[in-house]
Amino acid sequence: MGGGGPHSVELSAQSRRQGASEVQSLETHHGDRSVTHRFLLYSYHFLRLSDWIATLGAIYEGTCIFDRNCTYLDGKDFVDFGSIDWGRLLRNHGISDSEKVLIFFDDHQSELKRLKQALKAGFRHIIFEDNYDTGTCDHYFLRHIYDPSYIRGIYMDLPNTLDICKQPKILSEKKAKLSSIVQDTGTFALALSLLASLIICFTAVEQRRNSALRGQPTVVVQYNGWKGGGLIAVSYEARGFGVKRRVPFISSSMRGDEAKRVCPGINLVQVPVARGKANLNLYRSAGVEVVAILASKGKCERASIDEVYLDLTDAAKEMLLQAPLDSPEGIFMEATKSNILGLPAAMIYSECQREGKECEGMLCQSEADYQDKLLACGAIIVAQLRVKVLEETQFTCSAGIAHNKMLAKLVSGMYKPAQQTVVPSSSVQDLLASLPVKKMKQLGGKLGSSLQDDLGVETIGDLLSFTEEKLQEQYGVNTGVWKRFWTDTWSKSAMISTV
DNA sequence: TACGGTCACACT
DNA sequence: TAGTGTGAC
Repeated sequence: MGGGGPHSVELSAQSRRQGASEVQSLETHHGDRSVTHRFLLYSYHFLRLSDWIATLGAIYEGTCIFDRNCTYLDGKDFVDFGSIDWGRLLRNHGISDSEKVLIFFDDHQSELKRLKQALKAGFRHIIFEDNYDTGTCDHYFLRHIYDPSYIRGIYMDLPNTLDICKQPKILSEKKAKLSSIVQDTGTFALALSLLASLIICFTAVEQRRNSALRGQPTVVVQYNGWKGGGLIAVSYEARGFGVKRRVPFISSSMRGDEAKRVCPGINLVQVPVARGKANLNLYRSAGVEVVAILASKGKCERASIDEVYLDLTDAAKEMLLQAPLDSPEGIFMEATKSNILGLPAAMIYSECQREGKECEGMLCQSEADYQDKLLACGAIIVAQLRVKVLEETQFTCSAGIAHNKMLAKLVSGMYKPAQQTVVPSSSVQDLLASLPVKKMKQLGGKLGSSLQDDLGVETIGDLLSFTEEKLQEQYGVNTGVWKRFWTDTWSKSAMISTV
């Protein structure tokens, strides 16, 4: 199964229904017009795609005709864009000239990868859409972190960050705080950290143990006796059918029986039991296998049963010394698939089109911020490690690559499965400014809710309007939480333990 | 019978 | 110290 965006698979069942109703209404709307075009749909984002179709219809009034004759590659019929036999599919739709097809990507995948695949298939008209506000979670190519014109000086930009402040009365305090934080995060090179996160390791472990489960929708359950047992892990294949541990608006999690109803072909695997309790040692030792591989490149810190931080500072510096990254040959292919937070995707395609260059040629430039060159090296090393992990353990993993653990952790799951995401220094401000407080580690629970309810804080940007002293005044001097929030996570999150 | 068990950490 | 609350997975 190919990769989808973090939301796409979860939304599949619901979005298909809603997409269908959108399609229906569009057909009705345009029903009295002659059909002149055909849309070939490749998407598991029907919600967004239908929005787009509706928008196109509005923009190109009278020329956008929606055709019932669609091929949906979704759910159990999912085929990744790059694996589709487009020639045959186009012919099935009576389309002979792929250059007259408009491709619309809204799938959270690497534009570089998609661009290559689309060009190879003969497509020449491509739109890349993103799913986030500009300047927050758009991703751009590896090449841009080598290009000084894309490296916005994080210190020079500092005054602009005041725009995100909603409490002007403490601007100066905020500026001082933000300054220290940004400088800490932006200059923290000694411990270039990254976090690699094993994805749904429980099901992956079971799928490795039992080859019949590979590629099949699989869940790990416990307490099989009541309603099929509680789900403790869901494979990506199963998520494609709408199986999920948490059911929105219902406090209890989905159980085995419900999973079977949603996905009749699903495999339920009982978690190992020892002395009447779930025994997770099997999954712990799987993590140990991965850590053993990662440890070849730097110090490891186990963060949980399926997460580990890896300090790649020394390895990245060594790589930079040996290979100055001034030619594309050294770029490891997997690394070129990195999702890099930063510029809007649209700029990339237009530039690529204008320059007519080979994609690989865009990956390297000699002038770049040293810190981000280190990050780029980190991205390459991580990509190599992920490939090695896959080869040696059969596990896929996602990773975040950033200048500290907090940022690495934050983005490690932003694109998955089996993807990695890089946070250039220039993207830190925008990322944090718009980040909902509850997404921040330690603020996911009651404290985060209090911040929202008591102080009206919605984003980390809002939170930065308050000084540490102010927050202590409101919530007590206690607390390890603030100490960690303002120090450990924000700045020098060096490795605190090793495995 | 009902169903999130478990671990880490900070505070009391 | 043991117990409790919180947060994360």
